[in-house]
Amino acid sequence: MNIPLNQVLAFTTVAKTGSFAEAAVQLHLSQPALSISIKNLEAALGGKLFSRSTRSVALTPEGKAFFPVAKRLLSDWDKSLQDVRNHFDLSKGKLDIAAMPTYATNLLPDVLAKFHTQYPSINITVHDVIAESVVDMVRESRCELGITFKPDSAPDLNFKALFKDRFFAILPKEHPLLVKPRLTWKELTTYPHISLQYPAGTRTLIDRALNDKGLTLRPAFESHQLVSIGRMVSKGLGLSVVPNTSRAQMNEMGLESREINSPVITHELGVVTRRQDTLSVAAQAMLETIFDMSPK
Amino acid sequence: MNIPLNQVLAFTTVAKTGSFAEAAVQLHLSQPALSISIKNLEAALGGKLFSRSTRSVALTPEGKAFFPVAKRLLSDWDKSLQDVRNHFDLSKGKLDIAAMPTYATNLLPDVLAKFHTQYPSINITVHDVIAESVVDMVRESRCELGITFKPDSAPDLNFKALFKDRFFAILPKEHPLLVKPRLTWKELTTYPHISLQYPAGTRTLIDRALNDKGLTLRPAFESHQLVSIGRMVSKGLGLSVVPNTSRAQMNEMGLESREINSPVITHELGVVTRRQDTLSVAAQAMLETIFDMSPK
DNA sequence: CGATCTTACGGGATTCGTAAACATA
DNA sequence: TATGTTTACGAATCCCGTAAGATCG
Repeated sequence: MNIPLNQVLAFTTVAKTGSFAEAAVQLHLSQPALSISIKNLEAALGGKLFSRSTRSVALTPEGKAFFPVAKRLLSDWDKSLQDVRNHFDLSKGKLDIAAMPTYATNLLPDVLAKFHTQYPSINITVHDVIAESVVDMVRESRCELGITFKPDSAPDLNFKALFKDRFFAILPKEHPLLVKPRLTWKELTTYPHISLQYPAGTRTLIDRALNDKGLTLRPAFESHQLVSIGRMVSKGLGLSVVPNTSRAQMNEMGLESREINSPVITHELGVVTRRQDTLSVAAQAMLETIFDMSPK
Repeated sequence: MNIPLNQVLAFTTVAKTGSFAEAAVQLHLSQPALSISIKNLEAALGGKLFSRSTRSVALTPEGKAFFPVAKRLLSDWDKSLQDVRNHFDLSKGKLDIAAMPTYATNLLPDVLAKFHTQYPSINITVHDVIAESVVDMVRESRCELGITFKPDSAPDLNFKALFKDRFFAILPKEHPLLVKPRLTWKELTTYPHISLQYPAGTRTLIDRALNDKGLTLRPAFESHQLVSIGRMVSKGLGLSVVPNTSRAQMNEMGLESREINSPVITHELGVVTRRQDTLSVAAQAMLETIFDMSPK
């Protein structure tokens, strides 16, 4: 009752070649084996597919009707299974990553470059969103990997720590505070401050940490973009505080930077995944690349 | 390298049930057999389709992507093969028949009725065309069966004789010739004649036969339709000559009929098929029905 | 009589089922 | 510990290849 693939393949090959002998060669099969294969197929289908008279092989009307269908079935079959193989060997695929802006801007590009060299056919979509949204997107399965800092409580999520990022002050050239090699938060609060706008994760983090110490930053300017803040600082509008991750970027913009103590505010960056779901091989490979290229 | 059907079926069943045990029951298979089946499939594809932890079975992202594809592949497979079976057991199909008007009008309806009772799902298209066109249509593979009279020479065609049809005169009531039980062609030529228009096969046949005897019919009226000729005769416009096959029809129209001798003109009706092509099972069944219901 | 498909039979590989081992909740 | 999956191994089945047979041009 059940018809195996090779019988249908035998059929199409005989139909294409018009000869059992030739088809047997193409199939790397002996002629008798092919013969019984066709015989069994015809028995299972309930009628003759070929009208054969020792000297010539021709398709019956039913065989002629089945021929294109059979070719399509086999082609679909091969194509679909090859597609799965391609996904497993990373010669094809799609991957969605969410990353908080600091990481997406400063570290992710190199990661993507290395990954793309290794797996050039994986299509990657980066969702550059604020930290909270990263968590949401992973939770809603809109992406497999999310790079952000450790979520407070998320039993449905898995967090793999990457590195600790600490905050640095950035200041325009010839700022009075530059005479000091290290700064304190208290010192910073005495100067005009430029900060990230809510609901950015880092802004929340800093405010909360300072609040614990009885300190408050009163921003003179706010912006969503770290780049804009950098430009504002370089124009002397004030100073700001940014993650170490973006320090190189700030240096390139001609800004001076200083460590900040009391307290040392850090946040732990890592990769968030859904706890119950297994990762696709593409996501696993990306995870590996991310960790390989992580600082420290 | 080659992936058998049952492995994909195993996959979809496990994916549907979410359990190896349950799937094994549905597949009428032992649990271990199913286990290695999946194992082999995963090996052939190059990666895991399920993430299983003895207690729970879940699809991996690749498995999740493959699931609908696999279902479609299997469904297409079954559907296509069932379709072939349906054509073989005559529970589905299409058949084109060409028949010359005399046969199509008078004998074919009963044949179709019987055939349809036996095989109600076979879609039949009747091409009611003149004899020469019947031959052409069969030759051009526009239909498998053609019912007409024996073609003169057609090495590419096969002719299976059905019965001999002879011609009768039809006359209006109270025609002078009705006093005679039998008529001769010579007698007929003395009265106004209504004949089929060229290129009807029967017209050609009669003209040719009479011409051999030195006789000529000079039609006063001509028509393409036997019915029209019958009506013309009944209105007294003249007499005509029709095949025996349509005699019943003519009697119903209130016409008188007489045999004609010297010469007795007959034509042999039969079924024309392409010599090289094998017939579809539907055509074979129809052929059988046609012969079963043939006169004599 | 020659080319080609079909039948017959022995050997090998695949797949199955039973039993035991293994792994989580 | 109990449930459910995996491994191990003997057995049956299916499929293949060689050799002989049948058939049509």
